[in-house]
Amino acid sequence: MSTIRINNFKVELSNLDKVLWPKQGYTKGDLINYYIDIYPLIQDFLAQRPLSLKSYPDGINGKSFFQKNAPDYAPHWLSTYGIYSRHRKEAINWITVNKLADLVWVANRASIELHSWFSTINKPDEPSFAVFDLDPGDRSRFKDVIDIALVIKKIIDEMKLIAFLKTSGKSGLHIYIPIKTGYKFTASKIFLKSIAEMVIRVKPGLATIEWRKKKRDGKVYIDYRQNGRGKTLPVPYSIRPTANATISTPLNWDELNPKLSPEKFTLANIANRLKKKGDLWSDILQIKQSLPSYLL
DNA sequence: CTGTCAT
DNA sequence: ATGACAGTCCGGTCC
DNA sequence: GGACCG
Ligand SMILES: [Mn+2]
Ligand SMILES: [Mn+2]
Repeated sequence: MSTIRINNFKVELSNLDKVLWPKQGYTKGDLINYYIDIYPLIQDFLAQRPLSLKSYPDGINGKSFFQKNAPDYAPHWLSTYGIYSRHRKEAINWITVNKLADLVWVANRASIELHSWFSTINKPDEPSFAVFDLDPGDRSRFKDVIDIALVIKKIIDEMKLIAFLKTSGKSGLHIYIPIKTGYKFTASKIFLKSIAEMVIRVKPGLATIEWRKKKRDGKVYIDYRQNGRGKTLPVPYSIRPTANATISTPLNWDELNPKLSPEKFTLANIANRLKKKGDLWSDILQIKQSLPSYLL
């Protein structure tokens, strides 16, 4: 056990040498260092947004669990926010990351994945973006996901909206359309569903919005249902529990060519990529777009 | 933070 | 008595 | 209540 001081908050670090990614030999210490380094880039996707962390105390091949509620033994300075849960019939004390010490405490729990709300605690029903989560079914290839993403991009372009792209870190893609506050999740969901239906009209053999897995036929699931209070996706630059420690990596749209493979974006090369390309998502939360009223 | 184990 | 080390643990929505 | 999502 070692104690470090971050802006006067004492954070206890444990098991820093425990290997979490056996193939690469990356340890919990490496995980914590990565999140410290990347904090400036993910800050705005964490601050004031309730967090679901996914923890892998025994590494990526061991048991994992989601955690939302701050445990009693968390340090008093940890940022939390109580929101009444209908499910639990009492408030959940949501963990949030509002400062670096919060993030380091979170990372020390072997929290490989960081998932945050699309909305903030002040306006929990008003998302900052409308999000497509493209999930390939078992009969889809990554090039099908790319195909669908490009159709979505074309529609979004013609609506004169700006959309941001990232890998999920596994086998899918995420498309974020930043919007001005004031729209409820119900509105963004209708907007996204309308576009998804247009895409399916263009690519009926490739994409689906069926909720029942059995009915999806192995196609690419255009998941717009993730747009809701309390629902999450991994934040950009979240590391993932894959053999090579892939990272949910922001991409330029012109990188979507058939040769692209998402498993190439990893902890080993993220620093180099950032040096070359910069942070492609740095502006996203400054962009406040209106949704086309004719779709709502 | 709390509990256990080794010194 | 002191310190190293380990444990860590789901809710919301759609149908 | 169960499926499905992260
Ligand atoms: Mn996905
Ligand atoms: Mn999904």
